[in-house]
Amino acid sequence: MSEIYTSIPLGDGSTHAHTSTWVASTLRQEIAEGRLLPGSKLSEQALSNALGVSRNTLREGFTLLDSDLIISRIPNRGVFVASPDAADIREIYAVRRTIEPAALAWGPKLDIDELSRIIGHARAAAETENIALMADANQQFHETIVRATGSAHLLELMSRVLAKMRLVFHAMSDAPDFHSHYVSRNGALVDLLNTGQRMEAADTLQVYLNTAEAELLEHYESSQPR
Amino acid sequence: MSEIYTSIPLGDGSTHAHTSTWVASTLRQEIAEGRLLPGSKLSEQALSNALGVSRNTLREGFTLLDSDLIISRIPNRGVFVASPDAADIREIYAVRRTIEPAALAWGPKLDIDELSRIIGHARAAAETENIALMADANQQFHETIVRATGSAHLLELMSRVLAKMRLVFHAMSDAPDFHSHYVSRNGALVDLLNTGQRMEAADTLQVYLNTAEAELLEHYESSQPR
DNA sequence: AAAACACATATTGTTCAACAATCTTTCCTG
DNA sequence: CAGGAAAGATTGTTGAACAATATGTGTTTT
Repeated sequence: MSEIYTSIPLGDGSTHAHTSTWVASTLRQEIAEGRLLPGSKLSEQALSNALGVSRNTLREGFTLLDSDLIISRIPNRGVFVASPDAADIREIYAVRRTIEPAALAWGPKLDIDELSRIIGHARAAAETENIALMADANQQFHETIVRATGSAHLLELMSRVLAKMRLVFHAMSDAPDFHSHYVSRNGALVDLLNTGQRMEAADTLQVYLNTAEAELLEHYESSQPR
Repeated sequence: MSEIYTSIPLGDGSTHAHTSTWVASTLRQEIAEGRLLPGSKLSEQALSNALGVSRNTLREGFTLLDSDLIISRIPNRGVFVASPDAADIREIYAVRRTIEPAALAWGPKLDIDELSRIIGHARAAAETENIALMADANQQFHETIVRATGSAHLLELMSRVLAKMRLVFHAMSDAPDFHSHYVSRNGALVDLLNTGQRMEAADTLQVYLNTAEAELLEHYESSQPR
């Protein structure tokens, strides 16, 4: 069990600009790429040893990550990699259902060409059945949508939410291939946008998000019987 | 200059559940109520003394506040109460223009009665020309709108944004009375909602937000000549 | 054998003191 | 008066220590 930590590459001897920031981004990456699975406990002593930083600095890193939604901190119990439940899935989609259609409908900086480009990559990934690439493209697609709002804070919230989405998929490793559905749906959105039907695109995206939420919830409930 | 800190009430001797959390919320309150003005430097030594906590714990509190947008942390320079500039105002309104109209148009938990109630309080405050109460009512009004999305994260982002809005007003203490305008505008919104015209309310709110942003920016530019 | 309790152990929460790294101020020199 | 070096102050980070809380173990009790 403690072997988990040995896989974490230590930082080189050089001094990092902000150690706590470096700690946070390192852990973020470990979690995003599935090397630290949902539910894992992040022991302070073990981690501070593995990363070569003091417990105090590690705790600052934890505090930074806490707002990232990907860890859950339980007082006097410790820090764990978040393992999203049904409520989290609903929360994620409540956020997305608000921000993304609004960005499509009213965002002042909508970049349809960039969206088309991403669709192209997604289609290529779909042909070779490369799920990881499709997931990346999907994430980029939705980040680009949010970028239309012109708000850095909304973009940040969106990447946090999408990071948590990845945890959902890591926790449901037996999930069917949702991503290939997304490719064609995203393509239909771009078609609507290309003909200037932004409001219709917003409505359609809402339908898509509702569908995706229902699909995920169904799979979660069935794979997580109580 | 150091007298600023003496005004901060110390915590009682009792142990706080999470000291860093307590530190953060204490500072948040001090800033929100204008006892710590934009631009003030928050010295680690002075503050840790005044609050009766160690520098380490204070730093954890800083890290918590950092995601609240109301402080700015400059590496090796220190922590300052944020003093919003034109870009911040634009960012605030980019967020609000996205979230709030979406909440009005599509939010599944829109509570029109609660909005009417808040309008009542705002009108009462307007009659007695109590600006603080009007500001409070305005904040509640817009938080209630966002609550319609059903998302705790969006609500949290909104309160952060509104907290930063308060800093804008603190920084422009010579600002004219914007709030009384808001009261009647919010009233018009509720009228639209009461007749079931949610989309029209969303559009109207967007116009209002654009107007308010322009007013604030104009006042900022003129009062902050370079 | 199962449940309940007490004790020992491990982990987290917080403080303190120290030092390195960086910024700020002062003062000296040209 | 400008430029720059030295002194001073502040932040960034560490390690050790201790209190508070949670976990685990073993014994007793029924």
